[in-house]
Amino acid sequence: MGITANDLAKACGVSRGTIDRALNNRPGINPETKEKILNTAKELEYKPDFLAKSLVTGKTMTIGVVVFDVYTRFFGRLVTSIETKAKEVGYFTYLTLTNKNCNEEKKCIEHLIERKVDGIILCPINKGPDFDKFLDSLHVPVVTILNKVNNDIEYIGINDESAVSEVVSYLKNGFHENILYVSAPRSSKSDVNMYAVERRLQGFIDGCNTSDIVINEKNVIEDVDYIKIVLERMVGDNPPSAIICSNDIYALELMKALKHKGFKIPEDVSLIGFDNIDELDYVEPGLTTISMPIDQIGTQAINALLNIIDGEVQPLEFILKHKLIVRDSVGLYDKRKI
Amino acid sequence: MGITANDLAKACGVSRGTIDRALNNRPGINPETKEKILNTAKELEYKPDFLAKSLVTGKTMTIGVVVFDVYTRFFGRLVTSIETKAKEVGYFTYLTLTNKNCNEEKKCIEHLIERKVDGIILCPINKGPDFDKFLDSLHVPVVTILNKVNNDIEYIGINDESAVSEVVSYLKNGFHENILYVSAPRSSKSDVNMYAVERRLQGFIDGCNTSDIVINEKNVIEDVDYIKIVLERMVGDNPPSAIICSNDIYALELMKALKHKGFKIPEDVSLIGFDNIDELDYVEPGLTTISMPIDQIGTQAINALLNIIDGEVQPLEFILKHKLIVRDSVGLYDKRKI
DNA sequence: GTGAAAGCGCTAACAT
DNA sequence: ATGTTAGCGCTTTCAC
Repeated sequence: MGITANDLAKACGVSRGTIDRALNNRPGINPETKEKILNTAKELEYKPDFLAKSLVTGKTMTIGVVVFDVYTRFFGRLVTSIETKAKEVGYFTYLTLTNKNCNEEKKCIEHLIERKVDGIILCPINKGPDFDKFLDSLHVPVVTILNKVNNDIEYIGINDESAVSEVVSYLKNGFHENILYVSAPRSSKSDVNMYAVERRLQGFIDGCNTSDIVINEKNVIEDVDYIKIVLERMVGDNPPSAIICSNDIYALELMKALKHKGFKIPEDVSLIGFDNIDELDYVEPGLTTISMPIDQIGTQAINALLNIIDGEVQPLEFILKHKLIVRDSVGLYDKRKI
Repeated sequence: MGITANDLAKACGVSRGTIDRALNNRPGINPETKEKILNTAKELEYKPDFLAKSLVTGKTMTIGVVVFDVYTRFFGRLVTSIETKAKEVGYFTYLTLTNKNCNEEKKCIEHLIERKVDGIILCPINKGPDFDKFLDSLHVPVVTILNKVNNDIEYIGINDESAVSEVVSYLKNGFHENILYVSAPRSSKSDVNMYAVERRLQGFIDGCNTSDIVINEKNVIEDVDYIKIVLERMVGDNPPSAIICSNDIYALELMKALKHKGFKIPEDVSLIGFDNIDELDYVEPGLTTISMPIDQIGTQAINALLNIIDGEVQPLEFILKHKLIVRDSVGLYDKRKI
């Protein structure tokens, strides 16, 4: 199909070794022959074969990315930042999608290993000792993001726990004391990695403790039917004055339902999300939420991987700053109402 | 690092050839030796090296994807559907992002060629004879999506033209005659592929003709400052009763600005977008728009590529069905107002 | 049914 | 400064 280095050698009347020196800026070559080779290479449209190169060097200059999907804008931005940064430092990106399926994830990783990627950036859905062993057996650097697998594998993310905890104290400062926390369900599949979801819930509990807010199991809703449950609570005794959702999509769905039922936000109830997804730009009232430094997470994941590949120091945990984005969905709780 | 087929051969006391027959279900092998080899392969955690395999077979079982970004949810969904379908048929996905930069795009394609991908799915930003020649010189099947490069390269998309044209007649049925069309600007960079944008604008013009709506250049706004211009028109003589935007983002931005200025949608003006992006789910009033079968586009792109690779028949143009999504942003034009 | 050997396109170590 | 050679891990052809 294409011209090989061998063909080039013949065309230039030199040996393959010389061709290699010319093409790869290696020392020990006459500048004239080098120029001649480079010219005929361009002329003949010589394209190097990375596969063959990789076979001998053992490096593919490719990093594998394993995420749930790129369907949501969140991962879209993440993958964009990873691809951009990777290209910047001369690496390629191999994208594989797990669709939050544990078996798929293992397959993705195995595929990447077969393709001899130099490293893997993983947003894991698996967890547990078997998975630890599996990752350990790869003999390829892995950096986990957003969900943590264990304390031995590099992890880059935010402090989900203190983020929610801060939200609670923010609400407390607005005199809210009856707060509902809506969490993505954890328990359904016990083998699934729910690190971030768990940390966020823990942050709620801790935040209530430090803010002297008394809670019980009724303050946490962890059910796919959360909308129905919340709406019931709103018309029951002692309705909540504020609701925190473990992610923005839940908050948006809830906002839609609440508005539909005639509740005003934030007058009747305050609402807070998590993630600061881009959809929020066009929603009214503006949803107060926590923003993740997505681009930084992508960039740092590449940095970490390169550090490990190059044998440089890399902290096991790299925690980036989150930020409370204040919009219009939280109000002061009016004590006189009581 | 890992076990090779050679190591396996030694461990089993057979030759490499036999190993190969066992591993790849090739005929001419004793079932017993085969089983023995398969077992020790598992035991030793043998992982085949795709790179080496590709070097000799000439096929990488990988398809390259070149899109603007995965930052927007539109491409996110597209890439998800491509990756899913590709994996289904045993292919890998190599994702490269152009950021709508013509030079980047060429680099992306060249990179993919160096990596010996078996085919490329391309949402092009380049166009013109030079690019035609460039693509032709690749000697690798290319399928273009959404933007067309030329009539010789496979293309998969929708009929943008008739989609907008149908919107016009839909508005005409609602008695709208003074319609504004807001287009993404075409002229700024003449080397940029604006196929879809151009087709949509043409659809507006054609639609007005068939619907007996008289238009002139004032009916088309093609300016980055479209918001300012539209708002001026709204308070000027003969304000439009309906506005069509060439994409949903423009429509959403416009909706935000109109609402902010106190205009009611659709009472004061009707608004229509294009693309049916997911952001629309949480916007009020619901935006009437055209939906693209994104998943089908991805799936068909893979199909087309495989057809070409396998030497099967593949139509040069594969047009999928669009759909008018009616929500709440279009009303009947009240003639009595006049 | 199995083994031996050549070669895919490249790099790297050793000669000259 | 240039040429030669031996692999990287695999498939494939041809012997036996």
